[in-house]
Amino acid sequence: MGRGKIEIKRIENTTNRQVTFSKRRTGIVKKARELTVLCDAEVSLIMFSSTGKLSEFISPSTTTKKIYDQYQQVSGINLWNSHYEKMQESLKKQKETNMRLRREIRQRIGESLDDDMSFDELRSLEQDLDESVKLVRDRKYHMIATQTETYRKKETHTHLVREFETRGEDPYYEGDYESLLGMSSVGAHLVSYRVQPSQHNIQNGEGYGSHNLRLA
Amino acid sequence: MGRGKIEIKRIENTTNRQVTFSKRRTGIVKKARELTVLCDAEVSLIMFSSTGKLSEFISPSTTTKKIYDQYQQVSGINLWNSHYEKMQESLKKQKETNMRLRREIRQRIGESLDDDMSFDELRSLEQDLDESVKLVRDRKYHMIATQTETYRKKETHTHLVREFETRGEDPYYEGDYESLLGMSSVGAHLVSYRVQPSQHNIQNGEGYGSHNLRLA
DNA sequence: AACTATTTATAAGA
DNA sequence: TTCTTATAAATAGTT
Repeated sequence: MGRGKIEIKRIENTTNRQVTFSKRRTGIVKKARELTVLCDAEVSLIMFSSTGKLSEFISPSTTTKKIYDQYQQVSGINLWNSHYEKMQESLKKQKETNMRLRREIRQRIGESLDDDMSFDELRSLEQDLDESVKLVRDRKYHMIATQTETYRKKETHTHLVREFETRGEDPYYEGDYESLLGMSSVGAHLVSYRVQPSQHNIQNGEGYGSHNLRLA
Repeated sequence: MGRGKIEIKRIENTTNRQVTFSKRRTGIVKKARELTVLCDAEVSLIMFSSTGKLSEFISPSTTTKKIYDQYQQVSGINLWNSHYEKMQESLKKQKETNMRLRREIRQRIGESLDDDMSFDELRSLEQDLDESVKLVRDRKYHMIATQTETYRKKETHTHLVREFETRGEDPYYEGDYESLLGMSSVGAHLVSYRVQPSQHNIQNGEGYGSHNLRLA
């Protein structure tokens, strides 16, 4: 198809190779477009030259993405599975973990105790909570103590102490908080008002590299 | 290129159209392969006939997926973003929620109280926990009561009661559990041994239609 | 699926 | 790159 017949093998001369690429690229794109128009077909043609230059033809009636979606569906080859499946799996795990965490919180709040909690689990949870209250209480007193030492003369301290006295908290604390604050024993029980519970937001090709596939 | 020249427009005769598709498909695939070999290029050619039949050619030196990855990279067009981004966003949200839940549990356990918890938050948490202990305790007694009524003569009941008596729990319960069980007041304080703190599974899941693009 | 007259693509050269 | 043109290759219509 030219002044002389050529063998189909790599053109070693770089310049010649590039010129041939350019000429033949034009030719194949023309063929792709003709195929699209004449035969009402959808064609995606993507070419990278040896220098990395990208050229493409896509039938006007479709998009590269659509062609790929169809390709995957018809061929059964899932190009993105590795990525996709890993993400999906990861997402699933996170959701499961979240459900477990939510359930634990619900139980720690005192909800959903009816469902699937054994007597032993209940008892264990109760002890856990008792221990936790103590820790929180200790921390609270520690905070008061620290505030007292550091800011003995500041408003903040006065405010905290006043708030503390007003509420008359602390039925169970056994530490040396009294000595620190110099308060008399309060003894009153927990005022039973409760703030809002925490928010739990919670090709026909006869060659190498080509094949055909037919729809079922 | 044939017995007569034809206009490039859709071939209306179905049989003729399919025959032409078949002939030209062979031709274009041959062109694609020649381009690959002669010019050391990478080519992906995907065709769907009007009847949905898929044909493809892919340069032997590459794969369809590789071509697409290159295509996306060079063109900047991200074929999967819509899918992908949504998943990534969703995953991020789940992880954030996860962290919030874990933090809440840590606080409810009495850990991480030092970090960013104000006095008011501590006090509120303490009240929350006090309330929760009561709920859990109530539930425990309710379970004992129910077990007692329903299985008064069964081993289970005996077992539970024995366990209960042995441990001498229940310093604060104010319900009518005594009348139900007919037990004398125990009064002893909480035995301060603690089972392994609950397992908080911490796991980090964790021409028209054609164009050219040149690498920068 | 084969044949073949004719059109089309393109190799080499400018 | 683009144009020219001799020639190879593709293919439309026919069998």
